[in-house]
Amino acid sequence: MPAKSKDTPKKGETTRLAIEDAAVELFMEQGYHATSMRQIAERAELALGGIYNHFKSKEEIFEAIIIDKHPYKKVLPAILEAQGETAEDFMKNAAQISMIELKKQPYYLNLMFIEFVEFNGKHGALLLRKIAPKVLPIFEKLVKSRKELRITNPAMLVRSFFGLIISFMLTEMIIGHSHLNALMPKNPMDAYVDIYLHGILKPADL
Amino acid sequence: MPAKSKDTPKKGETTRLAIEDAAVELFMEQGYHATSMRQIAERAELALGGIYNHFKSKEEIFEAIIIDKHPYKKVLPAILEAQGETAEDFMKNAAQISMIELKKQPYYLNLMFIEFVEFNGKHGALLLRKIAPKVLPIFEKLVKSRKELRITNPAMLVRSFFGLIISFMLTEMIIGHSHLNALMPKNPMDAYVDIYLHGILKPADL
DNA sequence: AGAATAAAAATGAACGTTCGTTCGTTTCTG
DNA sequence: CAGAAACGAACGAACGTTCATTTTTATTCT
Repeated sequence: MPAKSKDTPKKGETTRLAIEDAAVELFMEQGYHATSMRQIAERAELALGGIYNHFKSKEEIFEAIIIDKHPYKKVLPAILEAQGETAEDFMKNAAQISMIELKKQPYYLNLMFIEFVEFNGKHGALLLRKIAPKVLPIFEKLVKSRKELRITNPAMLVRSFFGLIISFMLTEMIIGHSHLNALMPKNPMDAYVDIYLHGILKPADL
Repeated sequence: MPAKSKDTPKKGETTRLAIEDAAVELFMEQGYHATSMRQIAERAELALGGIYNHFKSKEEIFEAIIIDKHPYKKVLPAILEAQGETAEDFMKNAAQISMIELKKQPYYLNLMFIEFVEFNGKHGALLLRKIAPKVLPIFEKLVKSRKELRITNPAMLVRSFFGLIISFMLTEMIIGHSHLNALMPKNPMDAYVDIYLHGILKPADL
C-alpha cells in the first residue's frame, strides 16, 4: 500500500465525508458497537476495504464525528446573535434558539451517550476544552453588562444554561411521546425557560 | 434437558441475582454490546452455558436489570420522607435527597443511555408507565397544599424536577473532573437547586 | 435419620455468524 | 503513467447460543 501524500485531493475528501455522514447516521440510530464497518461501507456506497484508505480504524471515525458534527458550531453563532433589551429577553432568545437548533439534529445526544457509555467520556473532555474558552467569555460579558442577573458566577451560568437545554431535550425524548405529554403546558419549551429564569416559586415578599 | 417446574428454588435465585449483579456492573462500565456473555459468566463465577439456565438471552438480562435496578425504588421513599415547613424547604430537601441517593449509583445513568442508544427507549416507555402513577400524585398534592408555588402544573413540575436532577448529574459527569470545576461555587448542588427554586434573575420590582 | 431419585443447575466444547482489519489486485484520476 | 482510491476475498478472533453431559440440590420414601 502506498504512503499517503500530505495534501488532500478532491475525490478523497468527498468519500471521506460520505463515510462520516453514513457513520454518524448509523451510530445515532444503533449505537457504536451495534454498527458494523460493512454497514457504514454500504451506506457510503463504498467497498468494505475502501474505508481504510480514509480512516485507520472504526474508533477514528467516531473521533472525527464527535468533533465535526457537534452542534456547538451552529449553537454558538445562534447565541451570539441572540438579542434582547433585558437580560430576560436575551436568555429567552438564546435558550430557544439553541433548542431549536438542537432539535434539527435531535439524535446528536445519542452520540454523546455513546461517548459516555462506550468511551467513558474520553473524547468528551477534549470537546470541553475546545468549547469552554469560546462560551465562557459570552457569559462573563453578560454578567458584567446585565445587572438583573441574580446568579453572577459565569461558570455556573454556563453549566446551568446547558443543563437546561440538555434537560429539556432529554425529558422531551422520554415523555414526549407518552401519555404524560398531554398533561404538559401548550409550549413546554417556553415553560422550561420560564422556570430557568424565575424559578418555580413565587417571589418572596420583601 | 428437563422442563422447568413452576416454583423457584433457592439456589437458582441466588445465581440469578449474581448474574444480574455482574451484568449491571459490566453494562455500566462498558456498554451493552461491548459486554460479552463470557465476561458476565466470569464475573458471576459461572460457566458460560450456565447463564442460559436463568435467562433466555442477553437482552433478557438487560430487561431484568433496567427495571430491578432502577433508583426510583430508593428515590421515591426519599422524596416522600422529605419534610419542610415551606414549599422551598420541601423542594430543597426532596431534590438534595434524590441527588444524594442517585450519587450512590452514579452510573445508572449509563444504563439509561444504553437504553436510548441500543434499544431506542423500548424499555424506557415501560418504566415511565410504571413510575408516573406513583410520582404524579405527590406533586399534585404538593400543588394543592402549597400556595407558594408559581408553577402549578403537576406534570410540568415532575418533568422539571427530574430534569433538574438529570441535568445536575450529567453536567457533574461532564465538567466535574475538568478545569472548569474550579470555577464552580463551593456547593454546586445547592446552587443548582437554588436556580430551580428562584431562577437566575432577580425578582422583578412590582 | 439416611438412601433413592428426579428435577435443577453447572459445565465447557462446539456451532454458525459476524466482527474489524489486512492485503494483493484492479480501477480511476490528476 | 505514478499515486490515490476502490475493490472484495480472506484472516483470525470473538460473539451469542446450543447441547450432551455431569454435578448439585431438594424432595420423597423407607
